[in-house]
Amino acid sequence: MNAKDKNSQSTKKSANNNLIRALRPIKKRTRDMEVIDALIEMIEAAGLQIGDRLPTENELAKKLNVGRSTIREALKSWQGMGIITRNKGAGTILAAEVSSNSVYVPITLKLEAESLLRTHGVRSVLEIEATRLAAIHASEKQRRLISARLEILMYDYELGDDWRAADALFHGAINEASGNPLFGQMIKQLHDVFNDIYVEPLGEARLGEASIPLHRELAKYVVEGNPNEAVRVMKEILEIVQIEVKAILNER
Amino acid sequence: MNAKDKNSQSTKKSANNNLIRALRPIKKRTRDMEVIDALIEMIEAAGLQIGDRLPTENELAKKLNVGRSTIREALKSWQGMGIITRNKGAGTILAAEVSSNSVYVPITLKLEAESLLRTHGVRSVLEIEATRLAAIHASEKQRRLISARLEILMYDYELGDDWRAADALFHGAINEASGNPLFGQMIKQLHDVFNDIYVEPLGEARLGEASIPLHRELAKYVVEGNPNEAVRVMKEILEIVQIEVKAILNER
DNA sequence: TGTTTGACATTGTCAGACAATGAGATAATA
DNA sequence: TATTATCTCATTGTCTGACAATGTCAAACA
Repeated sequence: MNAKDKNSQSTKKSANNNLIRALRPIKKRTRDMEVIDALIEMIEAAGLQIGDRLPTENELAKKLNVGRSTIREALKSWQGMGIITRNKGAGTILAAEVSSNSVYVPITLKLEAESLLRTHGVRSVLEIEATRLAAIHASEKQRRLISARLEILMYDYELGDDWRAADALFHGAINEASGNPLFGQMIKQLHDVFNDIYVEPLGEARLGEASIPLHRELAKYVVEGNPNEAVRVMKEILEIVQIEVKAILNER
Repeated sequence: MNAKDKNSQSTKKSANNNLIRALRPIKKRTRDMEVIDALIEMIEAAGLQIGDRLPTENELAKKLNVGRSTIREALKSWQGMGIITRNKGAGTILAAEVSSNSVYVPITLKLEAESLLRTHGVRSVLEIEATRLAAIHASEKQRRLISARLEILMYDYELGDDWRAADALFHGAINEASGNPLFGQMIKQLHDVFNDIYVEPLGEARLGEASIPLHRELAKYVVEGNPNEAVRVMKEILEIVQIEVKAILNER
């Protein structure tokens, strides 16, 4: 192939690309997609909130004039996306905010050997950034919430109680104060994954206990609005957890 | 309540917590969860890859001794998670890697102007860290791959072709070189979301075109093993994209 | 050799039945 | 009265069988 050929070919390819680019993928509409759309519309119209109950399968089937199995399949896919939870005998409960401009993104992670350290690595990055943003952007109200949650955490900790729930709430408050809810969502999911992997084989997990006293300092800097110091302390906390994980991995 | 009462109560609570903590949540096993487990086992045993076809619903139902609707519901939830795609008349195709240590993380985004910046914000953090790690840890082979991918990208760019695929491959090589596959996975997913949100309302998206020339510099520093400079350039690139997004949002 | 057609396999939808379970009402008991 | 046991009923879970809709592939055809 000489230079001229190559050139003409690529301009042709380029023109073709411009045509192709103007096309949108055609949406294939199956029955249960329409059901989903109808459900979204219904939920918006009725103003259903998280925790509210949806109509029963039979009601929906009758109202939308489709078979019950179609409704079930649509709901099943929502369940797979974590939008609803269903309980035999009880009903179907809304578990996430639904609106016509919501997008549900299933993210698939593969956890291999060393997965604990890897999830922790990714989570660290997100949590450090969230901390930085929180120290900069937190509103007055959010700062007060962080302080309050810190007190609960320290109370549980000093009493020797299980402080993990309080810890989750404390960090949740910080992540929320970052102003970007995605950080909180992803960190929470990674945290859950981390705990699933960790707790399953080892039973109890009070990982990072040694880092709890540092939390007072962390809260202080976030509330003061000192991002650099807040990040420094957060890194220390994460470092402690990482060292503990490594120690446990070596043990085995 | 006096101090003594409080104390006795909390020690009791504490002892109770120790008992409670020994308990694990009982896994509620429904029929289709077992189907899912069986499917995972089957896929692992058969070594099915992405793009391979799964057995038909009838075969599965017969083999696992459950009704076809049960199989369908299990598959439906997998479909909701993006693990399989199903085509009427054609069959069911594996669309994501499946193994017993895969984790599925559903994330909910609101499709607003803000969400574009939010996904970009989270992605930036991950991509910067991945770049830093890549500059430190990349193997000789990975450095060569990064260089090669850069050349393809620049070739497409200078020719005026659609460089987006090449861009994705280039960044993919960097993320892979980070040594933590989770970074690559999450970045790719966020990238897809970003594009989905972005492309839908606006049609064509050649976001970040102005940043392509910088990629040569980025590759240079990563290959040289200079993390600080690599991060600096990566931040510049991400900044350019962010500014473009903001400009477009303001336009409307 | 390339194209059209049609049989077939596969997923999509429906209807009806019964099982399993949770919640709330009701009755029994201290 | 307060608590506990029991019952009923609504709701989701599963199964069966049927037909519709559609992609695949091979055979027939030009």
